[in-house]
Amino acid sequence: MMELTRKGEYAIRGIVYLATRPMDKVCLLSDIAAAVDVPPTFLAKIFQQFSKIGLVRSFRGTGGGFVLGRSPESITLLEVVEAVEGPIIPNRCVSSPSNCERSGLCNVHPVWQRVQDEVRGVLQAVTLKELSTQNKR
Amino acid sequence: MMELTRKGEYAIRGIVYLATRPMDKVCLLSDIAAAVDVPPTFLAKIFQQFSKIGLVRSFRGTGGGFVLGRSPESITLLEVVEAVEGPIIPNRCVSSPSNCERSGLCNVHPVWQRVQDEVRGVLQAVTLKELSTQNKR
DNA sequence: CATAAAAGGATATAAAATGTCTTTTTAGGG
DNA sequence: CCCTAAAAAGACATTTTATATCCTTTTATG
Repeated sequence: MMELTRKGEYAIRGIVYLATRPMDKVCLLSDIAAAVDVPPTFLAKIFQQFSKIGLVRSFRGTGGGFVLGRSPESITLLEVVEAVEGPIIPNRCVSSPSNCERSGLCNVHPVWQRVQDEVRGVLQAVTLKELSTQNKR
Repeated sequence: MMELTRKGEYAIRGIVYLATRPMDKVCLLSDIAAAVDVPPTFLAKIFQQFSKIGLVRSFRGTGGGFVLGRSPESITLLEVVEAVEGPIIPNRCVSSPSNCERSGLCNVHPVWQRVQDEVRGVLQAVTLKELSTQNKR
């Protein structure tokens, strides 16, 4: 349970790599894919999703590729994960009240709400800046 | 991402219901299933898992059924969820260091560790006692 | 207009989730 | 000792989700 999919894992790898590159340098998808060891066609889909919401900017044609859409310190891990995995929903009943017929009498409901809040909190506190700079030791 | 499966949802419903019953009263699986609106055959599998680790006790034959294996206040939501969903692993790399080839250089690793800790913390803090007593207003 | 590269759409395969069915084991009661 | 009740165990079926791949289209550059 609670497991990040490959897609999410690849998404993070890809955009973190992009964050390590100078923002004025356009990167080929194929180069990114090779660098982070992800199937290029799969990463393409992921970056298309990023592009739609502005996490990255794309350029077509010769000399095209991708750059980060915003500064690394302004992009949170939460945004990245939710961009490809959808919203973080530990239980259906948390997504909308109507989904939880028993919401009135259900004591479990607030627990999942708390789980959701905690997870989002942790992921929101981390930015691409921190993830892309080697700050261990 | 991060979504509890039906199995987990059913597991909680079933055992919470059992916790509302007097501990000396043996409950039929079919009755529990009907009460919490879960396919009986599916719930059977779930309760078999519970039984193996002692969360519930089972009795076969005439007059058989299930009772809670321990007191409601000693069983946490975490135990229930992990009993049927397996350990809470937000990312493969958290389960064992060897799974994360990049663990040395990977800044994301500690974040998933934190997510895991937070989620486990929330679920561990909740017992069947609290879940089975109507304490809202 | 030829080429490079991303975007979009359709399709394929594998794995996991969600059940169901049948048979076996265990226990109780007459 | 049989008959019945109930859980345990195992095999199977279906649906959904994950994990890609391939082909065509659009867009930009030289």
